[in-house]
Amino acid sequence: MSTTPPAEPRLRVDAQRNYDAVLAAAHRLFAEHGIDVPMDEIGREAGVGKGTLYRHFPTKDHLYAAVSLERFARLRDRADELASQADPWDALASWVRDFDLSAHHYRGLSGRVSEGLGREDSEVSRACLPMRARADVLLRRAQDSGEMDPNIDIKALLTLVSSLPDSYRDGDGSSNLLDVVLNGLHRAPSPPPTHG
Amino acid sequence: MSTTPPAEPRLRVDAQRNYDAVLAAAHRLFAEHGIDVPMDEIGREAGVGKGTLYRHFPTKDHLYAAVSLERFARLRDRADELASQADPWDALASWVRDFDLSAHHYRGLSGRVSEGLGREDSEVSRACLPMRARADVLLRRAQDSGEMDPNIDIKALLTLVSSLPDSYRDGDGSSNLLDVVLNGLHRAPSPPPTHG
DNA sequence: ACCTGAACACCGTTCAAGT
DNA sequence: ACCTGAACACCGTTCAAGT
Repeated sequence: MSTTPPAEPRLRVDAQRNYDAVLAAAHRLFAEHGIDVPMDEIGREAGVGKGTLYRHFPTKDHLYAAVSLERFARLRDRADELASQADPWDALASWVRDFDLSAHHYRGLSGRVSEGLGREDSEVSRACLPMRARADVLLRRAQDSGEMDPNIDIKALLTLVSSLPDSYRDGDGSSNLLDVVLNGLHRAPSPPPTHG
Repeated sequence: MSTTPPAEPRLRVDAQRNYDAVLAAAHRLFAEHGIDVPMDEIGREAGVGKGTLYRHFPTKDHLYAAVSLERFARLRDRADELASQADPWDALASWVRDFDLSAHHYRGLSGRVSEGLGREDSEVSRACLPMRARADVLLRRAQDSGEMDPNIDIKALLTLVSSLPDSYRDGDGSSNLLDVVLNGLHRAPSPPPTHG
């Protein structure tokens, strides 16, 4: 369950140290100032030059994807856990709440996630993939149970939730507007067939 | 029902002509390329220098608000019309659909509207105000009827709807995701009181 | 193989100089 | 009173030169 970078060819020790320093700096600055902090500052905070910064993260989107990887991995595992929960709708709803919290972890991030999901070739889309596949299982199970709107697919669901505004969150970070969305997806369970 | 600029002190003829040219150019370029076209290009298309451009629209947000004014005025009138419709929920839902269509009129615009609503002192907020007051009437009527979630106010409603992603729209421009939101706000009408 | 920092491109905004 | 365009600030990204 290590959450360090991709498996890729191993990096030289100094390169690995720089990679880690940049990622840590990004986490720190994103947490404090939101994701709009300039790349410049991230490089400075990490103590590396621009060349190094862009060697490891060729674009700011790469950095967004990188700081999301751990969270997405946790959500992937969480989906697997919830897959064995009795009530399919409750399982999905729980997961969606977790995803919403996670997507808004840094101010401004969820908008990028939403936008990234729109481009299948984006870094964020790639980073989402394993999580998305597991969440899809939860989604289909909820739809098969009849308790969930059948007209929405996993990509639309993730896009919708991550497009919710950063405002309208309680102290604990949960969104009031998310309740509207979840309620809108919920369906009254149909009674079991009784014709035989 | 004229929809030309604010009432403000009258402009010199050449100034008025430039104002109109900039606004028309903005409409044209926003329609074709979305709202991210550079101010530069808008000025060039309008045939005015940067000084003129920024004299009339001190900030790009001013331009966003200005190109939205007519649409907001129409939505204000539409709310007044719908206020006399029999079913309070249907009236509100109709208006919200119109608002959604309007907010997404130019690619990228609705995100700015959503963001602008978050700052009460923004140009967009100011431009919205009359429309927002009339829509509030529809909202409260729907809530009083019991057919609508009582936990959402007009600002939250507008923010939520305008935060919906630009994607997931049919040919006619209507959003599939909006249906989820509307459904989430809807409540089964409570039966009329029958105790006396 | 990896690093640094100067340089470039782009875009919103300002301002000195004109009429 | 209003206009123009050069100049500035900011930020993402590239690249020549170093080790």
